[in-house]
Amino acid sequence: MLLSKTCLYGLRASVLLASKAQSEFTTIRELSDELDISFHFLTKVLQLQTKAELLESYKGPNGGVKLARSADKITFLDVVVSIDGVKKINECALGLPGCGVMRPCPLHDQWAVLKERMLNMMQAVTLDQLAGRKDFNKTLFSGSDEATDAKDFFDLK
Amino acid sequence: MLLSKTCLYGLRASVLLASKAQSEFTTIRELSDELDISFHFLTKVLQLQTKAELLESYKGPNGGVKLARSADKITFLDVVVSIDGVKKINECALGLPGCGVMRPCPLHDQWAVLKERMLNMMQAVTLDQLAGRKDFNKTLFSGSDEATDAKDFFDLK
DNA sequence: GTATATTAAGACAACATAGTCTGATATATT
DNA sequence: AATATATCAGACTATGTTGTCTTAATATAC
Repeated sequence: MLLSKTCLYGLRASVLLASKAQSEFTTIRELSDELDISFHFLTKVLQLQTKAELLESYKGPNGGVKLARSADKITFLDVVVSIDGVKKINECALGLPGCGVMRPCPLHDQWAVLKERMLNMMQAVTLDQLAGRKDFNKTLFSGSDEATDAKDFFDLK
Repeated sequence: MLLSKTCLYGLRASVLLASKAQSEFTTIRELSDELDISFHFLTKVLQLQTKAELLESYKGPNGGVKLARSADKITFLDVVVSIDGVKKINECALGLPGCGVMRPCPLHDQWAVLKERMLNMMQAVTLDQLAGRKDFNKTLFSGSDEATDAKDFFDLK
């Protein structure tokens, strides 16, 4: 898996927050209920984002969390990095410690191109774009378990 | 990380095997010594590849493992699938169970394009190509720990 | 100020992945 | 046949990730 589960939780919560008014705090309990994620675990995830200054938090009644800046200024990549860190994305495809520009592994060049594309995508996509997609909520909260079909990907030609 | 550690071990062992004569068996001990991987663990990894018929094994003196077919007929993807399975590669970027063609998540389309590129790359690269790269051994066996530089990837423009 | 609502912090448990070890099985050599 | 050399199989341990729970800290409302 490219992203950790923890990271996905953070992403989903962020997108959900982006669909709400930025002026008000939303309780983590509300988020965890809507997303069906353990409250306590989500709390820890969101703390990471708060430390990274993507979220703002407030204790006490009417408290909760909200986006620290407007949703069009927070990218997919921002969230990923705040939770999984930079290293995970930036690893050698073969996991070789010595791999780098000076001493590239056999996949280095092709991998670098892919990584850049991936990062470009992650950097180009903002939370408000994700939240704006009408079909998102349907998917997000669907109980269905329609499996992705391996054939879609392996029948490449 | 995109690939499991287990998978990387299998890849590295496979590439190493591809650089040896296909007519002879190589002991797992020899491979584990050269790659600096635990012998017993590598044994289990290679068993997966043997079951997937990528490798052939032989017990007893002069036994060991070897590629089941010529190195230009085994792809990177073959090895990955034999160890990590199909599912890992084929997951939704947001980890949503309902995501699929019928009910795509907001990243589905962009993600699908990337995945296809990644799979194309993995399918296009064969073990003999990887083994043929002169600089591979240098990297593979280097004790150096030259870190990949995050700036290379995050200074996108 | 006391009660209530909320996040923060950290200990702990459950599960998955990675790694170790021991014995069984197959083959070759003598 | 006996012995040495291999992989195969499965139990066991260690580590890391994910998930749960309890307590502390902080803010509001009355």
